[in-house]
Amino acid sequence: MKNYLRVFKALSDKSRLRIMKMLEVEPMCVCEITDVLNLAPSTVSKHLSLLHEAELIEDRKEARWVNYSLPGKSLIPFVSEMLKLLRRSLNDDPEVLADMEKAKKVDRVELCR
Amino acid sequence: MKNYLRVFKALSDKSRLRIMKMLEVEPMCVCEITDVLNLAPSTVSKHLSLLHEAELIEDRKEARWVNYSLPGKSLIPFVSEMLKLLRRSLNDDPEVLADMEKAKKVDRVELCR
DNA sequence: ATAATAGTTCGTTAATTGGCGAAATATAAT
DNA sequence: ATTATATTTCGCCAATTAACGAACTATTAT
Repeated sequence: MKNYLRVFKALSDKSRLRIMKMLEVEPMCVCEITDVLNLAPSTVSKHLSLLHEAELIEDRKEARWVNYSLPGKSLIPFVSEMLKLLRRSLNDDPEVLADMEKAKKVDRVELCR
Repeated sequence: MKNYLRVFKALSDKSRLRIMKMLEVEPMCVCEITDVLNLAPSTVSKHLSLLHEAELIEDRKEARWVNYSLPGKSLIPFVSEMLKLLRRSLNDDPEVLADMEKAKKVDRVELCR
């Protein structure tokens, strides 16, 4: 039960839903997500850790950044189903579309200097 | 986006998840659900209204009770998918199983006297 | 008509949560 | 080695939320 609640809670916040949809475009670091959402880095970091605890995203240190991404294959069936459902959802939401566009263009090297 | 958040928020509470699984057994009135969850009627009523706003349940006045039930067929694809996923989930959770057992046995006429 | 009953609404309180900035950490560049 | 940078952790504040009981509504039974 606890695990299910973790997943639902993780997904019941606007910023976190936006992150999930952004990551469909490509893996992103905290500063890129911060730029798209226009929130403080500490806030974004917290959101990411909640999504991570629910096993909805993976993180991977690369060079000087931490890349967050959707799990290749999720181990937990429920999470895996939820990820599939999410992928099919919100695809015509204007805000999500704008985020996805911005996510495509954002450049971490330029951004983080 | 707002509708999606409503659904996720509705499902990110333990009592409400328990209600959703209980209703798989059979339609139930507020006093029956109150009995199973051991909460105040006003609290249960609030939970039901949140689930209803998310279109995750239906209500129907019958005799002196209001029967709450899972929607026969949901109009909104996302909600419909979520209901299907829920039905496949939590089926070996001890608390959920106990609730379902209790839901089967509860008798509103005896209960509400 | 009156009383009883099922359910809802409202106001209050305690707990949880989202946001921030400051400080800490860890890694990479010089 | 030292500095710079990306991210996380912590403490605080404001907003949201779950819970309750009391008061209200609507319906049913007497």
